[in-house]
Amino acid sequence: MSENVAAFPQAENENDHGDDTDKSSGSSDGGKDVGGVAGARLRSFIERIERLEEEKAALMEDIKEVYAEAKGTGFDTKTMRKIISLRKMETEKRRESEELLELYKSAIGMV
Amino acid sequence: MSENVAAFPQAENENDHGDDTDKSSGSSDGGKDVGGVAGARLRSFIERIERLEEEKAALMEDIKEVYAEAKGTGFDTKTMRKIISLRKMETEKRRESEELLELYKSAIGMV
Amino acid sequence: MSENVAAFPQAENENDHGDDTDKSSGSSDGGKDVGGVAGARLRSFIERIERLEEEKAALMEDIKEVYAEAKGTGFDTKTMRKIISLRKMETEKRRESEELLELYKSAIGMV
Amino acid sequence: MSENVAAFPQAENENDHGDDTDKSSGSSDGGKDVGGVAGARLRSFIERIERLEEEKAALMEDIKEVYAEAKGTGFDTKTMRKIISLRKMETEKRRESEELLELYKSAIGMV
DNA sequence: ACCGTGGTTAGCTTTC
DNA sequence: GAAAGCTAACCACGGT
Repeated sequence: MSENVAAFPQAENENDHGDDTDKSSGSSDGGKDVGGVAGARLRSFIERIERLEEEKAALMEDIKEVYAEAKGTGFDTKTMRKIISLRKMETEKRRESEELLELYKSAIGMV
Repeated sequence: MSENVAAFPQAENENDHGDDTDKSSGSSDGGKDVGGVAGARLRSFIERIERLEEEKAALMEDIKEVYAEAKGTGFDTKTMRKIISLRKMETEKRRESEELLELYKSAIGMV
Repeated sequence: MSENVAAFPQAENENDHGDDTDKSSGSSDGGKDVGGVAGARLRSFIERIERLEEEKAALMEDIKEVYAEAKGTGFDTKTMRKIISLRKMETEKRRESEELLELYKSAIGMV
Repeated sequence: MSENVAAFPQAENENDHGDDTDKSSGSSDGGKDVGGVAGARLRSFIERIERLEEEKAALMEDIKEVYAEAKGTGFDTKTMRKIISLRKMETEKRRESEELLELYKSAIGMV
């Protein structure tokens, strides 16, 4: 019990009046709320997440398709990626990194 | 036929070590179609991608929020992630097994 | 065409009296010597590969440890990675890529 | 310099304009220790990593050779790869399941 | 002989 | 500060 992992909600209350555990409508399992309301909620959360991840995967697929189309038109996708990444990058931070890199390079004589 | 998109679309080639003395710094449209139709197309592709990536980022945000909500309800997100990962693994493994089966079938002529 | 994948070298081995070179009782996938000696050979190849991949994984672990040690000494690992990657890169190729990138950038007006 | 990136271990130095091109051997800590002890250590780390990566590359080469040999014997490498991947997946999944079980156990106080 | 595809690896982010 | 998951780049292979 070194780390409290708290898999299920009912554990978080410090007011642990222990008799609230088995309220689940005559559940035959006697105790764990297996299949009970917490289980239902958990399932719901998980399904929501899985649904969102599917959408994300679809979007990634779309992106890949755009790249493919661009490539089919004759563009170089590697360069495109580089451009997009550059546009995302803050200039300041980039410059700093480059300075640091120079420093290191001179440190090892790789001028 | 000679409707070759020119300028950009042949970029993929990385050898061609020609030391391109033709500096495009002059930004004359003479040869490169800089800012011309290929440039416009490229820009369009890039903007489409950036738009999709924004949507993706939004989705990722949503996912984070669901986790946060679940956590607020008392669930342990680490466990949730593991469950989701296992479920995904099951799906993947099943899919791969089916592919393997197909492979075997074709191997023995059961096509 | 040519759906013939030929998973096994000599499939026509009708003499399939399980000559039990196969000792693996616990094997999950058909560890059976279906097809005669070919199964044994296949298993041998696969085990050799798995062994090599273990070694590779160990090596990757070692590399991670060196990075960790360097970090513990105060170096910035991200920069180190960059240096290593630069050293691997042929200068010529890198310069060319940069030129191409410049070209693209000017193409979309991102000067 | 929003984030202190900790360019060099000996950090204590606040004078940061390393204008002094001090390459002299008896560098008296006045500047960056360029080429000094930190540089030497960095170089050592980098060389160790590069050595390990060479070994790794050799191992990858070996793996390729085994695949080639198997192919020469008549096996279908694609199938082999899939089998190996499935076997790895099994191992991973089993490990993860066990972790999940531990998680659950601690969650219900079965520590 | 080239292109497209998929699988692999490394780097980055985020979490604990 | 360490660990893991996610993402993107790389590379090798098979197909056309």
